[in-house]
Amino acid sequence: DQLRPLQILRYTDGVKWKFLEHKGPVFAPAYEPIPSHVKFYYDGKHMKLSPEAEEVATFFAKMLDHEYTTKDIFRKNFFKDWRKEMTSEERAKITDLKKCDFTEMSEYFKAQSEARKAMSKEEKQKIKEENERILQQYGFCIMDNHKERIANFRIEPPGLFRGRGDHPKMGMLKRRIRPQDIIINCSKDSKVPEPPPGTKWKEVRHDNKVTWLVSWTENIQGSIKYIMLNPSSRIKGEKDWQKYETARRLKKCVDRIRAQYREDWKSKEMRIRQRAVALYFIDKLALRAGNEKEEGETADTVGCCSLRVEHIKLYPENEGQEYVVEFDFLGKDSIRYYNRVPVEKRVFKNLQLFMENKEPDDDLFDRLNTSILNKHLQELMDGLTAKVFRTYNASITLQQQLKELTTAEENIPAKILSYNRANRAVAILCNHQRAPPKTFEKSMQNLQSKIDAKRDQLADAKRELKSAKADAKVRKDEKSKNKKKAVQRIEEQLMKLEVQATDREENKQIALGTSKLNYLDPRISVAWCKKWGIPVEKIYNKTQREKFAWAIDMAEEDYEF
DNA sequence: CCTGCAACTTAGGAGGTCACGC
DNA sequence: GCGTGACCTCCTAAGTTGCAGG
Repeated sequence: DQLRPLQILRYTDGVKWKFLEHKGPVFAPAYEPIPSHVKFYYDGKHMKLSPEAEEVATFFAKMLDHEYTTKDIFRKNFFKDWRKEMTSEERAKITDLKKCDFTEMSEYFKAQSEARKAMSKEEKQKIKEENERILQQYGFCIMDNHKERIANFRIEPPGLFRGRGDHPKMGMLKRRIRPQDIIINCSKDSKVPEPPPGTKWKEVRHDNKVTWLVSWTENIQGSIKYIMLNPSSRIKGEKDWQKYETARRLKKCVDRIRAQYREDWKSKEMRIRQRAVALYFIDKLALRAGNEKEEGETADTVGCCSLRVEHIKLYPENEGQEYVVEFDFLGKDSIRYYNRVPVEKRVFKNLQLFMENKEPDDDLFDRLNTSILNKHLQELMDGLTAKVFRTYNASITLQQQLKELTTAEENIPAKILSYNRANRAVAILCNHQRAPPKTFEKSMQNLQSKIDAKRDQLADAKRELKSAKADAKVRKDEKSKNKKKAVQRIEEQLMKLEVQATDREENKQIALGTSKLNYLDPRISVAWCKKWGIPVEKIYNKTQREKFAWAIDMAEEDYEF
């Protein structure tokens, strides 16, 4: 039974569906020109812009409060693209971004957003109903006898591109997507979606070897964007299940693979040593594969195979430990990875060797790339790739941590703290970080004062209990019984608050969601809930329960990853 | 082998929503 | 009822992987 996901892929020859029908995408609303009293000034003088130039100007105006509109690259890219949208007269006149005054536009949009917030209940309700109507009309499709939810049926609206980190293309104009940019994918025997009146699709195709419904090419990187199904859909769920089954197969042979790469550290071939050390990092530190990236097209980030000499430092001895490697680099989304880890002597010596006679910006693994590595992994196990190690190590860590941290005596809040701590161990392993919430310090203080107040309350209650007991002398009366109950109740409340404070403090810069959604076999969590009588709702919200419906159905309390 | 493309998964942030305590 | 903050949803960028074609 557990082999089913594999069989689906193997025996159906890449066919993803037999029938697919949908209504096509929802386009971004057309540009609404701003009222004429909202003015744009160039060099102090009012200037009426053409609608095309005005629209792009509003994109900038909406971002005026963001720090990145002060960045040179952002301004340069924006200005270049904006000028392309201007009439030749505008282009002749507007030659310096510094002389552009967008403040009235910016104020106008702020006022609009305030007005939206201040809308009456009825108006808000109306908008909600309209959204619901659109969702019902466009948010679902029929795939093989099932009505399935579509993930992103709205086309991305135009605006200014803001990549993550130090992105060379920040500020560029992301253009509006029109029906003639859209490729529709559906089955031949379905009702083909209608393009908006007076327009045509770029293409309608019937490719049942892919899962997407709609695609278009985006103008910043020239990559293709897709509309696909929601994670709750059959097609995504089966794929997810299969991912965890592959990770479980790795569990069965990971010892052999580890023994192999340790052996390969001694190889006389440089490429094999490099491959073996890289694999060790991927396994031990859950690093990503690290594809090469085109310079100047994206932010300068790396993964394992693309590490450069400048990203690691070697310490023969550090704080009482031998053979310490310090990693410091920007990974996916320009999130910093910083870690100091003791490694085996052989790894350390190999790293010294790889770094010999190299410049800081040279590749650490110059004989290796992700394609070589994945080909090797494929030979070690069917379906094995670099990212399977992340899934495997994340899931096995959760399982181990849950076993270690959960104790039978704990109450439910304490058990959930244990769960969160196990989840946190995984998030730390995978380096899933978040910016500390803007209100973190304040909300922490508020919680602390609640705790203080609760402590005072407890002290009072204890005092009252004592005097009640003294009053009652010999026989235990009703009053002291009640006081005792009050003390217990307050103690419980205090404990709950303290647990909450600990949990929040430990979670300051850690994001749990990513691992929960993408790396942790949900059956581990479901089994844990069953074993300890925790309602699964305490662990997964509604969306998550929909995504993991397959696991909730499947896993019993004795499930082992 | 290398390059580029296509398809799909993984990612953090913004902003909306809703529950909870006062 | 009201304000606050935690949680959730949406958004879309940024990865990984496999494959085709030279």
